[in-house]
Amino acid sequence: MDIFLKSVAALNDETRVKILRFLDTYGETCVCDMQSSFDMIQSRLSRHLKILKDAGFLRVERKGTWAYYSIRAPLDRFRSEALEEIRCLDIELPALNKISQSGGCKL
Amino acid sequence: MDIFLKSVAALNDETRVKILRFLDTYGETCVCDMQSSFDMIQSRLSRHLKILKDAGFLRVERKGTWAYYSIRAPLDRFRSEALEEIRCLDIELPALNKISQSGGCKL
DNA sequence: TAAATATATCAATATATCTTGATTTAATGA
DNA sequence: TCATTAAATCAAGATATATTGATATATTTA
Repeated sequence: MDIFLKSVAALNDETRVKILRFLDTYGETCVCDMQSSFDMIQSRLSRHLKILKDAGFLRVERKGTWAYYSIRAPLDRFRSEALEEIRCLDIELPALNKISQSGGCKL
Repeated sequence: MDIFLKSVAALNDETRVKILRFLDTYGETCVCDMQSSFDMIQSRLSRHLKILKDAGFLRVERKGTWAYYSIRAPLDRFRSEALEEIRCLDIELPALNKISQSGGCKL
């Protein structure tokens, strides 16, 4: 029950649904690129990423000071279905804004 | 997006998950029987039933002063998957306490 | 029509979650 | 070591959701 409710709670926020769709669309992305793509305050984004990770939707890989997030694979059945549903939603997704390339973030 | 988030929000509560499992297990049940089965205050149960109904999980049929709730059929894919997931959860479900039989509820 | 019963809704409070700005942690490079 | 940068965490206030008890609505029956 707890694991199910944790997954559901993670899905219960428009921002997090957009993050899932974003990572599903663009693949592994570092936090600072998501920050600039979504034009979102750092602490807010970090919190949502943590909730999604703790709920089993995301994985993180650290490279130096950067953190790269991506959809965890494989997802269990319910999480896969949720992601599939999110894939079909009519969402206004921001473009991927890669500021991390050549020169670093300087946020 | 709104419909998806509404479904998710409806699932995001332990009481409502139990109600779904209850109705999935016992089938169509009137409010007063759920009330006595769950030993739950009337306004609280009524509110949760409304949220589940508005989110597309339940249907109601009225017979006189009684209201009979059941799982709506057919459910769309995501809601079906959610219900399937709920079927697999280890939940302490109350027994069906049919006080509506022979004599009415007298709550 | 009036009383009784089942259910829905409202208003107030309690609880949980989200957002923001500030601080902390950790890794890199001068 | 010190300064810089990326990311995580914390604390306070704002917003949303849940619970409770009271009230309203609607149907049945006397």
